[in-house]
Amino acid sequence: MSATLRDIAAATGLSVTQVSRALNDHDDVSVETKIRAREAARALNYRPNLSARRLASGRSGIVGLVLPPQDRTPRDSMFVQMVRGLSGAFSRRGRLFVLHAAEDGEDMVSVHQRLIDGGSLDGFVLIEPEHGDPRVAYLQKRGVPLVMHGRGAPRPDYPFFDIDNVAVGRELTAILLRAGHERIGFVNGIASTCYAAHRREGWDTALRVAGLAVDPALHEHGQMTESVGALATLRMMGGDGPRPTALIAGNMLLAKGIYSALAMLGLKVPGDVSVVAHDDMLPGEDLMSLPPTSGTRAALEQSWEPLADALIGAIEGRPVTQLQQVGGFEIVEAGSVAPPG
Amino acid sequence: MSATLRDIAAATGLSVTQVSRALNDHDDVSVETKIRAREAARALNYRPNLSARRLASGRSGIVGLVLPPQDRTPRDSMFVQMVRGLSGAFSRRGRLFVLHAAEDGEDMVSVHQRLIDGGSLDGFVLIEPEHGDPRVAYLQKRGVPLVMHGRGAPRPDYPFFDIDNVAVGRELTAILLRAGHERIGFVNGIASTCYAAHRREGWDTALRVAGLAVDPALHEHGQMTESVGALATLRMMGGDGPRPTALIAGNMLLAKGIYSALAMLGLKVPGDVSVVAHDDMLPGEDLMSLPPTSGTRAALEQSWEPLADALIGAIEGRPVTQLQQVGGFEIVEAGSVAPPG
DNA sequence: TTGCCAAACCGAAACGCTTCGGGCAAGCCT
DNA sequence: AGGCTTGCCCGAAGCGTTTCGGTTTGGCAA
Repeated sequence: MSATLRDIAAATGLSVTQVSRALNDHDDVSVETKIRAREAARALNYRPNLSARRLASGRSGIVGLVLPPQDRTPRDSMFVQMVRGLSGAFSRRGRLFVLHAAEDGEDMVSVHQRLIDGGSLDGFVLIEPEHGDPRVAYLQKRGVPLVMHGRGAPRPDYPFFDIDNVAVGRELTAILLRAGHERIGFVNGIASTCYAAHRREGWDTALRVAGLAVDPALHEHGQMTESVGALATLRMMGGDGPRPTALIAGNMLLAKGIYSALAMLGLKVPGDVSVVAHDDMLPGEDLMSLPPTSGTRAALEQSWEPLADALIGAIEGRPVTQLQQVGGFEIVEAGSVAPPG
Repeated sequence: MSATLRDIAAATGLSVTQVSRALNDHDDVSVETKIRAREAARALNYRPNLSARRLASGRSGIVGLVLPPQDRTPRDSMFVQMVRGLSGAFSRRGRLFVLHAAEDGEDMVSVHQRLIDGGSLDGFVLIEPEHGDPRVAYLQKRGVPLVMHGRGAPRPDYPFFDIDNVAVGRELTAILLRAGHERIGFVNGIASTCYAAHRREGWDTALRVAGLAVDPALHEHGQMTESVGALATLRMMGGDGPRPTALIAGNMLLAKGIYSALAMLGLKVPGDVSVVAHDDMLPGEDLMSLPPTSGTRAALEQSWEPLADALIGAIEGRPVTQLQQVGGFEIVEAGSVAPPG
C-alpha cells in the first residue's frame, strides 16, 4: 500500500491538515514546512488517493474525453495521436486523462451524464463541435468544466482552442488570387464540420472581395481521404463549365488524391493547374511521396497543450475569456503555384 | 447533484446500511426491502458515487488499459476498434473502462504503478504479451487483477483470452499439405510478438510431421502491411532455391501484398501459386477487392467480451483456471488453393 | 415457560482527504 | 497598554460508501 497523509504527518511531526496544505501549496504554510512535507512525501513514496481527494473536495484530478460513436476509419489514426497528445499533456500537469468510447447507439449527452454522476471526472475535452452543441449545453447546465477542440460559433461562450479557419480558407484562396487565378476549386472536409464551414466562408469572401463570382460547382465536401480528393478533382475538371485553373485541398490526403487525379488527366502541377493545401502535419501518413505543396500549415499536435491548459483553467475557475485561444498558422511557398496558363 | 444513499434511506424509512446492502444484493435483506430500495433508487435517479465506494471498499468499478508508447501507425485502426469494443463490454457490465496512453519515453511498469497508487483502478487489460512480461510480474506482485489479450507462454499463470495460434499455423499449413504442396512459404507478423512465434511453431511442426524439411528462407517476419507482404513475396519467389508453390499470409493485409506481388510477377492464384491466410475480420480495411482466400478465420472483435468477463472474474476473486479461455477459429475453403502445378 | 436460532435490520466506525473555524505568538499601530 | 493584524498552525467535521458487530423480532424446540 501507498503511504497516506497520516504517515507523512507522523514522520514530520506535523498535523495531517498542515501536510495536506503544504503539499497542495496553500499559502498559510511556511516555506520550510512545505519543503519538509515534500521531502517526506517523496521519501515515503506518497501518492494522493484520488478517490479520497475527490470525495472530500469534489475534485478527482481526472479529466476525460468521450469518443463519438461513429466509426470513420480514416480518422482513427488521428484519434490515437490525439489521445497520446492529451494523455501526455495532462499527465505533465499532474492530471489523469481518460478516454471513454461511446457505444454505437448511445447518446453522447447521456454518456457524459453517466461519467459525471459516477462522480469521477472533473471535466471534459470535447471534439467535433456542432452548432448549438447539446453536450456543451448539458455540461454548462450542470456546471461541469469543458474545453472544445475547435468551436461551434465565431465567438462561443465556452473555453476552446481552435485555429482561425476562416483565415485559412481566405489565405489559401489569396495565394492563388495573387498568382492571377480566377477559377479556384476547393476540395473541403465533411460538410457538417465547423472547420470546413469556416474555411468555405474564407474562400467565399476572398473571392467576393476580389470581385469574382462564387461558383458552387467548384466546391466539394467529403471525407478527407485520397479517393475523395481524386474523385472531386475528376468531377471538377470534367465539368461542363470552364475548368478551374487552381485547386485548394483541405488537407494533405485530399491533396494526394488531387495529384493522382491530375496525373491521370495528364495535367502538370503547377504548369497546367496550381495546387495549394492546408497541412495538419499529421505524422505517419506516409506523404513523403507528395510533391512540395504551397499553402497553410498548422501542426495539429500543437493543440494538446493549450487544450490541457484551458481545461485546467476552467476547473480552477478562471474566467472563460482567458481560456479561449486561437492558434496561428504559417503560409508556405513551395512551388506548386504558377500563374494560370 | 445526484441522490445519495441517505436520500434513499430517508425516502424508504430504511437505514443507510440496509439500503446499501439491498442495492448490492447482499443476502440478509428481505426480498421486498430490496425491491423497495431499488425502486426508490430509480425514482431518485441514484448513481453510486464511485469515489466513495472506492474509498470504503477498495473497489472503484474502473478498469483500464495502458496503450504502449510506440506508435505503429498500421495498428492505430485496430486500437480504436479495441477501445470501442472493450469500452462497450465493460459498460454493459456496469464498469467503466478507461484508456491511458503511455508517454513516449515512459516505462510501462511505472505507468501502471502510477495508476494503481492513484487508487482509482481495479484492474487492467494488457495487450501485446511478452515472454516473462514485466507488467504481469509487477501487477501480480501488487495483487492487482489483470487479463491478457494473447499469452506469453503456452500455459500462463494469469487470466487471458487468446486463440490457439499454434493450431492456426498448423491448420494453414495442413490445408496446403493436403493439396500436395511441399514448399510452403510463410509471411508472418512481427518476430517479437507471441502470436507470430506460435504460428511459426505450428507451421514448423506441421511440416516436420509431414516429413518435410523446414527451410528458414521460406519464413518472413514483419509488420502486417501490404508492402511487407509484397516485398516478402518478391524475395521468396526470386530466391535461388526452388520457389515455394504456396504461401501463407499472417493476415489479410499481408495477403493483399502477396496478391499484388504475384500479379506483378505474372503468377496466377491458384494456378501457379496457392495462397492461404488468417483473417482477423477487422472491418473497414477495405479488403473488398481481395479475391476470396482460403484459410483460418477468427473475428478479433469476439475477444472483448471474454476479456471483460475474465477481468471482472479476477477482480471478484475467482480462481485463475476459470479465467483462461482459448477462442476457436474457423477453416474456410474459398478456392485459392490448388495442387502444385 | 425458557432458551435458542435465524432472519432482518441498524449504529457506528472506517476509508484518506480537504476545509472550516479557530488558536497562539510575535509584531505593529494608536 | 490595549487592540489589530499577520503568519503559522491544528482539531474536528464531513464527503458517500461499505462493513463489523450487535440488536430486535418471531418462531420453534425443550
